[in-house]
Amino acid sequence: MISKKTKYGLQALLALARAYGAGPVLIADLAEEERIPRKFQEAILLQLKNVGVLSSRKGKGGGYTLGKPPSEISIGQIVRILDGPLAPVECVSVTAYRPCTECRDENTCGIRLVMKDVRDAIADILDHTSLADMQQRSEDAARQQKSVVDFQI
Amino acid sequence: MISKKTKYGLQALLALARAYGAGPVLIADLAEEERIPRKFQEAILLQLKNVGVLSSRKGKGGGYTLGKPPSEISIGQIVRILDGPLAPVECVSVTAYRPCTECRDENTCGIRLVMKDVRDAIADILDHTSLADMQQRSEDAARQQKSVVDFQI
DNA sequence: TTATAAGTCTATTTAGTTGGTAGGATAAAC
DNA sequence: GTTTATCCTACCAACTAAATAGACTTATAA
Repeated sequence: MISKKTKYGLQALLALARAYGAGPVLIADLAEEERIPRKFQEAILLQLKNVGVLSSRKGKGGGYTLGKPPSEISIGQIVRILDGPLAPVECVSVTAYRPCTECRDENTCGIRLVMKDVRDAIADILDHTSLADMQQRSEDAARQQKSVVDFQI
Repeated sequence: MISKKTKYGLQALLALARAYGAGPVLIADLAEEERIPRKFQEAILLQLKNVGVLSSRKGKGGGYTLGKPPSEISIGQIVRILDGPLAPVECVSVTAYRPCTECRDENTCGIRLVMKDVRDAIADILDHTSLADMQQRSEDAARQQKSVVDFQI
């Protein structure tokens, strides 16, 4: 399970992606629009800013904007920042590998072999999906839903 | 990340799979062989017994055995018992669905659509891998490793 | 039938994480 | 220099994970 922090973060990023190119967005507006506790939101955005995913401006007319285009921000990257490694066990993590303390031989550990497949499957999806892709899928789903409703009318 | 509990549980099950058909195994032996804290191990085995994955006999000559053949115990089942749902968010869980509190329309939520893919990918692997499969992969890896070493000699 | 070898159960401890809040410091714009 | 915003540090409550302690129950063999 991903944490609320990550979920809130993705929600905020999605909102910022929609506003991309239209100037900075205030924390307060973002929090209200996405129904996220304000101060918690603040901490999340700050963390994303400190690693360069977001940029911000203080003072009047300030706020947050994406640090790069939505198509260049991958979901995998965001989840790793806010939630830690994707791998289900550390001994198969690419970004945070640590040897297994219990098992005798990592190369032949059955648990490890299976969990490596899981890690690869997760990473394959999340690292090849960008904020822009996510937006696109959401819009596609909305269009399809609408067409069904139209048909019913 | 899966919990230590789940990891320990899988280790113990793998050991019990190797001993399948050869009578019960003692908690104490299992704990020592797999380097798992004894009392913690005990609690894990008990939980697996209470859902029918394991069976046990008390008294002299007692111990734990698998409740069914290794080929009929899936890793997905075990992870769900010890670690909870596989899904990264509750709103895409098959076994523990709960609606999303923040998002306005689940059907068009981009986060949900992507996380559903992730859930399906994880479940696809873990529900189609049995203890026996895991054992097999481990043995295959061992054989391959050995042949490389032989070649070098 | 009794000693004892085993699993069963309840409770507790400790440490760490998650989710969230408070309030002042700092910077930019007007 | 005042207003408007982010930035930063610290804090707290609730929960979960990991592990341990110890008394209790039951089954078996001698």
